[in-house]
Amino acid sequence: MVSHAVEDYLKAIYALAEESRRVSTSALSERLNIKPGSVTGMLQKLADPEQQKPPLLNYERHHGVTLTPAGQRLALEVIRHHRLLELYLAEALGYAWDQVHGEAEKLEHVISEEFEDRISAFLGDPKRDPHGDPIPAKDGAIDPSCRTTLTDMDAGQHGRVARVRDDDPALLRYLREVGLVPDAAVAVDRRAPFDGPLHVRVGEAPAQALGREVTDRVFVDIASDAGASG
Amino acid sequence: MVSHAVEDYLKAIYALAEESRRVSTSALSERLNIKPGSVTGMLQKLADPEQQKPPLLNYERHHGVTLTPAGQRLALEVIRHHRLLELYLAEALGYAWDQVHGEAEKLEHVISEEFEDRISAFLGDPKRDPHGDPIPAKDGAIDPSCRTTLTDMDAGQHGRVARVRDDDPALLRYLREVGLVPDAAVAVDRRAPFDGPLHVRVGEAPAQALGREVTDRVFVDIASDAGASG
DNA sequence: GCCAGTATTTAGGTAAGACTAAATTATCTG
DNA sequence: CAGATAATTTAGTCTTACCTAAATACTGGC
Repeated sequence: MVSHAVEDYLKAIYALAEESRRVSTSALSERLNIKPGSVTGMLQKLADPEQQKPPLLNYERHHGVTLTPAGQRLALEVIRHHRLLELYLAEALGYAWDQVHGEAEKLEHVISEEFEDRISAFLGDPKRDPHGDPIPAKDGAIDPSCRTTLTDMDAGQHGRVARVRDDDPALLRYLREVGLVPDAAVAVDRRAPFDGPLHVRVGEAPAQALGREVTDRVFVDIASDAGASG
Repeated sequence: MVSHAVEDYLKAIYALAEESRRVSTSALSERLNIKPGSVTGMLQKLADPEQQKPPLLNYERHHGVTLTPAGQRLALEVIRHHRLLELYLAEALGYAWDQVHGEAEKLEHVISEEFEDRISAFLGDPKRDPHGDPIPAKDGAIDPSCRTTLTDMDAGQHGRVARVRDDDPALLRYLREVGLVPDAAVAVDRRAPFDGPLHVRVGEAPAQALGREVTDRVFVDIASDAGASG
């Protein structure tokens, strides 16, 4: 039985590993809001076979960490809790989609297997949470997360929103306003020069100019042909 | 913002104060499964105006503790969480009534006001949990808990189950089996001598002999007339 | 291949909240 | 009211998980 703190480390390591090839002490420090020295201590502890049976991390000084199979299993369990909870709060209790993340962050550490199974059954064993992130199955199987962002799209391309970053309530409220929710159709009209805003049509609405803060946080499946949206 | 540990102390003190006039260190130690020396340390801390602003307890060495108004307010908040959760788990997620207590013990410390309000609204702002315990209102108002047990009843008396102890799953399963759930009609046929079992009719069923372990844990509203049960 | 700058680790410290064992204070019995 | 017994408190430790500051190890530019 691992502590809440350890669960947060594992979850953060899993998330960072998805985003970049190396998971560094400083990246973890920044994401968890914990000072680098404290992070080092925890990483050493979780990788030490004397203290953790089995160890949850592979750790090489100065070269970052990876999850062991045991660590990955635990990380996916917590992520499953988190994403099921997000969807449950939205579907069963009417939470707004910018509110579910914070509540799920607390609940994910305390719910039982019983609770997990019951809300999963209630929701019909769903595959995605309200932000489009895939929900791992009980055995740890998980669909790959989409990595392409709106920023990566070229003028003329279209596609569908796959998922959006879930950790900033203000951004989520804005995304809802402009219609950038999972499965929404998007098409890029043009890309302003010098890394300027992207002109994007969402669904049937007229094009909108979106800054990089936004387009970096919206992941899309790009359609293979280059036709018009709709 | 008080810790989970403090919330557990306040809840236990509230419960013990309802059951007996004095709340002793050893009673708390037993209920919380924490050694007496540790309990003393926590009580001193929670009663110390230097460390707690405002203090949550009145504490006199060797003479037990009482809750201050601030302590009582916090205790009732946690109890409201607990009892709303118990009912929600039973009603919305189909939990058996012997399972809800354990899950609620964990969730009660982490849910937000938002969550509390939403499940309360979902349930229609209920007044009692699945075991018959009263649910405090948001402002702390709470119906008095019934104190009379089946053990207190004399042969010939009848009444209705008001509430039952909620902390022993095995007992709860047994109570459900024999029909001793809140609002069930009960009538005492006879009382065996030497503190022997009580012969009780539940609803329309034939009389059953119940030992003290059971009758002490079932609270009843005794009907004022001495007629037959309905 | 050296040096500056950054990333990382080490070392020492704090706060909560628990424990054990020893000392002390209440309470009960005769 | 004295001695026995039970309840309570004190004192000193431990663990977890965080912190700060200082020391050290990597990395990129020349």
